Amino acid sequence: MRTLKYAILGLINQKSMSGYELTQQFESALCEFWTANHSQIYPELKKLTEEGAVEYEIAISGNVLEKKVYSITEQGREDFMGWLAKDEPMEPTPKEIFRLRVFFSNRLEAKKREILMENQLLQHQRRLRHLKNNQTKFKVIPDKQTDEFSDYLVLMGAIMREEMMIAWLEQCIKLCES
Amino acid sequence: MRTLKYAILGLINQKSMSGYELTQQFESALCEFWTANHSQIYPELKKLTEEGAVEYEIAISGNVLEKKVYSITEQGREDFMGWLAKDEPMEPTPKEIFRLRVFFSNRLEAKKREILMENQLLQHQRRLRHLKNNQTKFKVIPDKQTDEFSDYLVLMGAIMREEMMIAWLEQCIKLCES
DNA sequence: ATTTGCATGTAATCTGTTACATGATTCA
DNA sequence: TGAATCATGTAACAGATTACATGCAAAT
Repeated sequence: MRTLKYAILGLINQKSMSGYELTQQFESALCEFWTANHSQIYPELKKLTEEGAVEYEIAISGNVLEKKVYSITEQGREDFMGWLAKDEPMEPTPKEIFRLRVFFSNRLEAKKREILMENQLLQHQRRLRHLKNNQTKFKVIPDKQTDEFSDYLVLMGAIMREEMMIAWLEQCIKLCES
Repeated sequence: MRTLKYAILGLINQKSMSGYELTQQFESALCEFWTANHSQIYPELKKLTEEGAVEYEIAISGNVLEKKVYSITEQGREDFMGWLAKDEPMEPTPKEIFRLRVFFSNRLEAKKREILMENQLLQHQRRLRHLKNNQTKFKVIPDKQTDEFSDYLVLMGAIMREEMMIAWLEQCIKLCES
């Protein structure tokens, strides 16, 4: 499905950048819904260059250190926009190991089962605090056409997801205790 | 991480079954949080047999058709229980193509953006109805120690996830329209 | 000087999907 | 007798992770 390709094209479409910067974007902006290591990104950039979807210029940091600054080509932009507009059927539910554990958790003694859930609850509470803190950076809701507005939408989505996980876990714990 | 291994062991631990039956279980019981095709299951069963985690007996359906009915070994059960009790750090957020699309959606014209979200909303509403219908099969909440209780917990989780997605999408659409 | 961060790549392995391949059984 | 389902496998490919590998730049 080449999702990595389109994630990269989308980022480079926002702003020309190097493989290193892309890696950082995956760790920050996209981390709530996509991941990729540099070991996946560099080969993909090579491939995209060969396909003519991106091109690069060499920039020098300091005296000799070279970096490749990639920008999207007209062809690449068309390809990306085609992907973006095409409305796909819903993806299969994403895999979640923790839900698998819960599915088998009746085989654990009650106390261990509770620990499993309480531990997960704590982690999601911490994450929610972190996300809500990020949200305070938005003083107002940005203009709809901007990258910041989309950013705001996905952050809102991440917050709602964490709130849902917390509500579910609390309900699970309550039912296991009663 | 061998998650497929433990998903299979967990199912066989509930009840001895064939590769074909396992495939069906993945499509029904586990479909809300894990997927696997038969082309992944059969080789894994072979590997688990070699590792001594499962063993099988040949059963005959009809006159000649052979099926391998797998059961878990003592070693396999210990391995599985170890995996189940070990509390792991939270997994990285699962990948979701749709959220990636939303992240880039400000590049679409307003109408197409709305179509993207409305279409997804419809699909999640349909899925929610389906899950709620499944929930009606539980007349009462099953006993905590049973497989049915865990089943109930993950179904509840799936419902809450769909409700969250619907609430998020409605909010996104509202913000895009205003 | 040493550590942290910038910067780019490859190799080996693991995990997962799609397609290929075969044949028996059951029900309409 | 034909279609749907039962039943088991392999092969090729795609996608992703972990480890290996190197070297410059900036800050302490």
